[in-house]
Amino acid sequence: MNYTAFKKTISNYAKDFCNEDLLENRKNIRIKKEGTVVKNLDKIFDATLKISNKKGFQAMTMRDLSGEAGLSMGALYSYFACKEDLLKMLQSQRRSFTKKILEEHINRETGIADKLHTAIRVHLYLSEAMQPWFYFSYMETKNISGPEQAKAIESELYTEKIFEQILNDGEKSKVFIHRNHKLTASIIKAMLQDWYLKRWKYAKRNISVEQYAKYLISIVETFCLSPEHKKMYKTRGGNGLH
Amino acid sequence: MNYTAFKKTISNYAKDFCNEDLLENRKNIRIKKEGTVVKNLDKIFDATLKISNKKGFQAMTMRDLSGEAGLSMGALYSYFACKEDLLKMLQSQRRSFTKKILEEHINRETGIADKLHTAIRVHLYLSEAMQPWFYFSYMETKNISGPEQAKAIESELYTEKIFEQILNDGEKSKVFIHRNHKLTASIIKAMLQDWYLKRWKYAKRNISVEQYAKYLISIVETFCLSPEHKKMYKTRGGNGLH
DNA sequence: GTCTATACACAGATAGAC
DNA sequence: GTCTATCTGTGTATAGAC
Repeated sequence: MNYTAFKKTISNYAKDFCNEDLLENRKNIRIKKEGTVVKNLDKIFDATLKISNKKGFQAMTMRDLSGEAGLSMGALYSYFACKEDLLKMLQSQRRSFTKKILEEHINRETGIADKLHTAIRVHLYLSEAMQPWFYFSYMETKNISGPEQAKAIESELYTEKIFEQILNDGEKSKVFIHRNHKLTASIIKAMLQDWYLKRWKYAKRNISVEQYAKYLISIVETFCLSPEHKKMYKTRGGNGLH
Repeated sequence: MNYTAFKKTISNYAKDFCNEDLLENRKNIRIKKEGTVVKNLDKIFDATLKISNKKGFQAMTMRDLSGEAGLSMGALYSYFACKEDLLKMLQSQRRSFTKKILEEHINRETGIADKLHTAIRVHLYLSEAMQPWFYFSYMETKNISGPEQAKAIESELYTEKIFEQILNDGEKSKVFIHRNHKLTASIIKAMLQDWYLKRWKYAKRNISVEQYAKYLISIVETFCLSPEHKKMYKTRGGNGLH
């Protein structure tokens, strides 16, 4: 699947998801009309990401946010009780959306090498489609109070576990050779993160998500694939070397 | 060279360097006695890193810093004019130190594969020895005003250039195969950064810098080394696979 | 050189009119 | 539902005694 197709499928998905997620946080919101809530929360979240990614969440003032979102300070405070709650809502919404998409795509695959490809590709595509949030989440959740930080760490380890699992399964079925899979998984994660953390750099060099995905997959396969499977891919021209 | 040996050499080096660097920033400091300046700036910098890495530089108040450094607010302000200047001083001191050490070690090597090893190893060792600063620098310099941000980006691209250059030279002398070296270099950088950004994770798993270095080198060599050189290393047992 | 006490600006948050 | 006006706490930075 290429990136354009991927983006189309998730933007349809996003609408349903948004309403569903709202019901959970509804208790904290004073506004009655659902349409208004969805529309304005969206503006608020976008503005938050835009400003925070420039100068940090802590440095963003409510006046900044008010200006960027096009709502008065008073209006803002009818959507959340305090600045910290704004962050919690934003995080919980995006986090569960991300998790859902990722799992669905991986579970759809059956072959072990395909699972690896898809995990890498979908993670990159997701972080491309939601780059501001991925960046924000990485940079900001570290400085946050106890329970929120725990969730950030859990989320970091969760994706890693997925890769570790795939690599372990692959070794059993002789698709991958023996390596330190835990370490490999964490390095894959680091390479995935670089895509959204250094977006400016790759943009300047005209590297597309597809190219980056292909390159990562080739690195990982060169390192992990068993010799027999390397040959198979080569004859199929499938592992995207160069 | 192992990490313990490395650390010993740089801690000797650091003393001379500190005095040398102070002369540049001396004009902004009201204190006369050099010994006092060195001693207190050290306390201030350490405290800054400690607090900032917990809750962010922006969120660190001067009262926090005063408490942690063991100096009153009044005393602090005789070492710098404002909070932003504190950050500039810290950055300039550590940045030039890092650069010097890195270059010296790489230039000492002559073989192209050795240059690659050393570049990876020394970068990791440096970021291990100065982990709080590397972490801080990554997380904080993005949110800073114009000229400081430019320096951060320059610094990011500088290390990358080193790796790109080594890979290019290596291809010419047939040590490395043809790849997208610019992209490989930026991925190496990402893997190096993961070491100091996720220090907690590797510590919990009892992965040492040496192990991590060995693993990175094996990934890069598996991907880049020409088939003939791979064999050479294997018979020498030198590329640390597994 | 280092301290305490204080000025002053600006942040987050609310009240109440429309 | 959204606005303007305002309260109150806290942050940076300085003045001046010791």
